[in-house]
Amino acid sequence: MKVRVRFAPSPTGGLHLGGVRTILYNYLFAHHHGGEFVIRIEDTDRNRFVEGAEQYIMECLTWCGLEPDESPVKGGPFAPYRQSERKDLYRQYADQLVASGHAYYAFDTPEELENMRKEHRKDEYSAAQYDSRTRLLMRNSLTLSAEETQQLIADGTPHVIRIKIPENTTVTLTDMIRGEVSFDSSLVDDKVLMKADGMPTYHLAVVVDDCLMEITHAFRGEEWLPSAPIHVLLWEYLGWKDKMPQWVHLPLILKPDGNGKLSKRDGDRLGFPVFAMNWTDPKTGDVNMGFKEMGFLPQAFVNMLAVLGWNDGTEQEVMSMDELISKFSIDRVHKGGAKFDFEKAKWFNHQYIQQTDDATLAALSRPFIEANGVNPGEELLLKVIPLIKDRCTLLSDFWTQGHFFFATPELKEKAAITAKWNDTKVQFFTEWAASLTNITDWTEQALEESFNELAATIGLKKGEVMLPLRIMLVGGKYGPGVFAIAEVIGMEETVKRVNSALVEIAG
RNA sequence: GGCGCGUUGGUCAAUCGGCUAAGACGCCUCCCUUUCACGGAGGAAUGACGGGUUCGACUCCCGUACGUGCUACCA
Repeated sequence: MKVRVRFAPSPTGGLHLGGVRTILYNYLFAHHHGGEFVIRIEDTDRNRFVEGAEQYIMECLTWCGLEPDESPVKGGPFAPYRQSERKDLYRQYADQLVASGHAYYAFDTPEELENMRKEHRKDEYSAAQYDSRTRLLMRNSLTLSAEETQQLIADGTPHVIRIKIPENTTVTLTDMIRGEVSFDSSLVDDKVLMKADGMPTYHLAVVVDDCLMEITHAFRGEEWLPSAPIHVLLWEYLGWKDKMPQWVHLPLILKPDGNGKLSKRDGDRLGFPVFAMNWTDPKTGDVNMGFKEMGFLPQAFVNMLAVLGWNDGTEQEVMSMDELISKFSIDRVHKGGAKFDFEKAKWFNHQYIQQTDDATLAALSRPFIEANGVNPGEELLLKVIPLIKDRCTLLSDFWTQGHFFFATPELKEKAAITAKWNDTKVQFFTEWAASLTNITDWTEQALEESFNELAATIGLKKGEVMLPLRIMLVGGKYGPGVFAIAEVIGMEETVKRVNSALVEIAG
């Protein structure tokens, strides 16, 4: 049987790290087995629907290089791939369940439900849920006569369809990561399958669509494990038990500090992104930073995520997509949740920047450089990149580490010069700047030679004037070799920076 | 509260009964570098706890603790 997996996001906002990792594992698994990976949009909740979220999710997939085989935009043999467009499909299955006695109509108002919960919260069974012990106290087709039920429905009374969970049976399922997991059905409540607005809930929709779309392996976050028995029962009641997918409940990605599931607020609080790409909330206008915009390479981002909760058992951590596909296996996925480590994420990005060729880096880093109002020529950029790439962790570092190649810097660390400044040094720099116009061979080596000679002539140690020169050219105590910098920025600019620094120090 | 799941250095983790417990990130020291990084060489740092089973347990079993998830007409 052909492997078919799906990722089924709700279009409610930014695409979270955990979501991307679930997509990744789906993708790796599908490709490893020569199967198919489909995207299905679970937009059954009208209240939480966010305009633009679906398109955003698809853009994130493209950026990550995790293209699905079937999706709402791409189409496919099981279209449509949006649950809102499949709305009419679900009703018949819900009705089938009612007919077979596995589900029932419920007419309770939100107030009635609230009262029931409040009352039962205090009694001996603290669960306070709509289940075998309380369903007979409520207004539903189990407590109402068939006529009354028909009448209420005919009158258009708002109602839902609930699954009738059996009493005292054990529901067991096999999870590919955790093995056998069992639940006492008495502790599971009669979840709503069809909402009053005619939309199915996740529980019904996921089972129906997974069956209809011939999904063989269902990957999802561990937070779904507690509701898995409902799904297992549904597969059984619908008569599809032999087609039920293998379950794969993935461990959660946790906050780096403290405990708990990583949330978008942790990113804001700790200063790192949790979304793949920038997400702008259309209502509030708030922008949440994405890994892409922070300067991550998609390959690094994906690699980092792949090994957060999975490894191939060797010491290798940096792996290409092809390697990930061939090595991936579910039995090497960890059971426990993993705390997200932004430092490690940056380390991966640094690794990928080092192994990316300069022309590609030029194209990738250009937007981050131009965002600062400069527009370097390609030739210049290509000279700068090899000089600074090994000190760049994020693409944005090509600006922070190389801005002085593109624009005259401010003397931010002037104090480091003035602390040990004297007339001899003034003389040295004045003469050196003047002598530069005579250099015919404008190379790093020639520049250093002339610098050394003059220092010796004037009686200064090279070390005394190296740092001042660096600050004059760079503005601070960092960057590649000073003479290499001078070579790249050219004679005119070098002379200009030394002379204006002299003026600024004197003033 | 109930139920589920989990627990190897600060973090990601290897180990599938023989351990003097890999490796990576981060941290510290030194080297390289008349800057800052990169790089190189070292270093500190680990089996939640208690019982079993076993010649032998980080590995298997039970309990406890802790953590976490769920407990909506949200997914």
